Amino acid sequence: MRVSKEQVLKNKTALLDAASRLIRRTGIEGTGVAEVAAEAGLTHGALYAHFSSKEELVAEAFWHGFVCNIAATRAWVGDRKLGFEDYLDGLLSSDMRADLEGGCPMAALASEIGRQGRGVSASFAKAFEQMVEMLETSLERTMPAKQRRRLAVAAISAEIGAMAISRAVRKADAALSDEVLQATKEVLTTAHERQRPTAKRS
Amino acid sequence: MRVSKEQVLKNKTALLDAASRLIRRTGIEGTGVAEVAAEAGLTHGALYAHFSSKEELVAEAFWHGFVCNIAATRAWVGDRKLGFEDYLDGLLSSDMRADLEGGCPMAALASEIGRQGRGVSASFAKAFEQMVEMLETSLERTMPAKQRRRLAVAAISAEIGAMAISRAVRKADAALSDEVLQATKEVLTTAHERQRPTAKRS
DNA sequence: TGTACATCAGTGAACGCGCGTTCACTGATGTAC
DNA sequence: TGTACATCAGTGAACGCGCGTTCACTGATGTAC
Repeated sequence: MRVSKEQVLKNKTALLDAASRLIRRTGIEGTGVAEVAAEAGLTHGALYAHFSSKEELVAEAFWHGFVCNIAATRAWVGDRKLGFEDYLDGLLSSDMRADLEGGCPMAALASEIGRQGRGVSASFAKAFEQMVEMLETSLERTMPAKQRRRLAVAAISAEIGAMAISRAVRKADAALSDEVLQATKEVLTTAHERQRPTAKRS
Repeated sequence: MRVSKEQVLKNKTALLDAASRLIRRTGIEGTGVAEVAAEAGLTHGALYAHFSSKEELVAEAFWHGFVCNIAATRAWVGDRKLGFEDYLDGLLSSDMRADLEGGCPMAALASEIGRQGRGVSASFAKAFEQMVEMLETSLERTMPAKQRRRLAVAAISAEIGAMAISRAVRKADAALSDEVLQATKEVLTTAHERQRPTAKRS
């Protein structure tokens, strides 16, 4: 039966929330449309009133999950002035690793995105750029812009790789899983110190 | 009909080759057993004479692909004494990015492995350790062992992340795709220089 | 070396199953008067 | 404000399809004598 305009919006958001969480947990191909609809309290047929296909749902859900994630991060940061190392600590924490469903969609899906269409690729690129920009704000203004950009791009890339690997090896080798996060944090910190104007360049 | 022992081995190898390449190209869930068998010149039924299930095939194929990759890398290195930067250039090149099917299985599958069983996770951990050890040999002996290990772990993690991201954004933003590889290379080089004993630690 | 027979890798039809998608239908909502 | 009707989000059965897996059968290989 027909539902109120308000309810339509609520249902669409519920579908995007469910899809976003499920594809992070079980992957794009491992998530079915019926599962998504059920999680949102609807039947699978209703999904096609909001999205023309699974592909469209996935593209929108990926972006939705990313926006929610950024918003949550901004809320967590609040009014504090966080430094580069503070961001690294947050992004590379074991809490983040444990939260596959709610954590960074880029880390959860990185290697699957290359096989998707241009739309999903564009969402990923936009999400990546936003994360880079956020991290750049934590870098000292005394550092040349080019170096700030370079360090931020490399750090976000490294974070995504380290998180994916930390999760991949965890079932077999918990110590290695921790080591990957720790080593990445330390090496990025070293690179940061090296690029700070207080440290002389050779 | 029955085939010679020699042919049995050839067929099993062909199945592993096909599976290894296909899962890198289309993902674990995106690859069907019939497709793998056909690529190896067999019918799907024959596959079950070699592997008890798709899961077993995937675990063995992942390891097989990795071993082939390491062997190819060693052959490429040959007798040369390569430095850390030489390895980075090779691992983070656009040639590597283009060769999804034949390139590093860890970069192609990183975020999917966390959803697999303990067997695949163990294969991944072992493969990761081997790559780390290979990279460690390129680092100066004058650098403390602990720092060599840390840098190698972070560098392989970063490489895998950068390669996955470079592929993920490529369809939408080729320039960003290149930038990710370049920035990762440069920042890791900086971290390396910083940790060399010739550079004073603060 | 030659013969008889057991072995088993490979074939291809068939299985149940869950997938994404479609569609006739329902009935509360929103709208026109 | 009240009534009549068009709209359309949601339902659930049904669709074709490809999946992983099984199995009776085939026939060349390997082995026992």
